[in-house]
Amino acid sequence: MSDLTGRLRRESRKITGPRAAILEILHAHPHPLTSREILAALPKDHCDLATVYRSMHLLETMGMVKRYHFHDGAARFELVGEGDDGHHHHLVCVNCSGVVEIAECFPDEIQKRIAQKNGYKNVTHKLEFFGTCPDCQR
Amino acid sequence: MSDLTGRLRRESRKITGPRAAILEILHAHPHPLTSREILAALPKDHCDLATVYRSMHLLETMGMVKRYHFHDGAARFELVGEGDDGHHHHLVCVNCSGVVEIAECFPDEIQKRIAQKNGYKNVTHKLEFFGTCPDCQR
DNA sequence: ATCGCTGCAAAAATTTTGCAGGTAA
DNA sequence: TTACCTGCAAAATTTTTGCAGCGAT
Repeated sequence: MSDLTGRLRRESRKITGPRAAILEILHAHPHPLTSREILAALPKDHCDLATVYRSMHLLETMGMVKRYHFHDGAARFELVGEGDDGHHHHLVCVNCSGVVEIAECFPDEIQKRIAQKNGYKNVTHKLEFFGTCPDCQR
Repeated sequence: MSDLTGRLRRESRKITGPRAAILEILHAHPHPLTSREILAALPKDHCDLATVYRSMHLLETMGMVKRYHFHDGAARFELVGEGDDGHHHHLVCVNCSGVVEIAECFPDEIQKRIAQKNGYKNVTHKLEFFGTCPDCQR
């Protein structure tokens, strides 16, 4: 946690009550959360929803969180470890929305080929898997 | 186009003016479009935005369109050819939002391994590439 | 003649913004 | 002290829904 607040301080941003609480929630949940879920997880709703949105923008700009879009429209945010680029993928249950983090990634040589063939630079990808989890199969 | 209206008829849905127009727009545009873009492309705004949304829901349920989420939050829709499952991916320019359709796909053997390792069934994936297109590189 | 579809308007849900006051550094 | 932050309220977006009337089959 202290490295998180350190990253804020380094950019001369302030460690306020709401911000520390939001970072704790994100740290405690290893899965992407919507702004509303973050608000709900906050102790006694002690922060405005607008503040959650503003915090997510700041943290995203600083590279401290990543934004994901699963099958519904809502944006979800997940903490990025320091020194990590945060690039990984998820396996999401279409029934209960349970999430498993996935180690596998799209093969780099194929991505390079795609970039080259189309003349695109700085190519990245977003990849998410969907299916029915063990608990939802009966 | 006639196969499209045929698919509607087979499910005893009606071929109305707005629906035919929407299908023509989707047919004319080989890229995913937002509901608002579809409305804008419609001749003399001759259909309500709510109707576009309702049509997209119907067509999605029937498997005639696929829904995509690129880097912004907006949902985009693309026509699925008959007999085709519509599964493919895109390479999107982060600057001008230009889109190229991609033939490559995530390797099936890796996906099978992911499904098996986690006990998930009916696993699919969503995969999109992002980068800077040739025109936007200077 | 049905039943489905449409426009319009209102509502719901998500995200952004303005402003005046409060607080970390 | 001085930026930066926050809550509150209002607005902007995107999407959904109710309802009465219209229209395809």
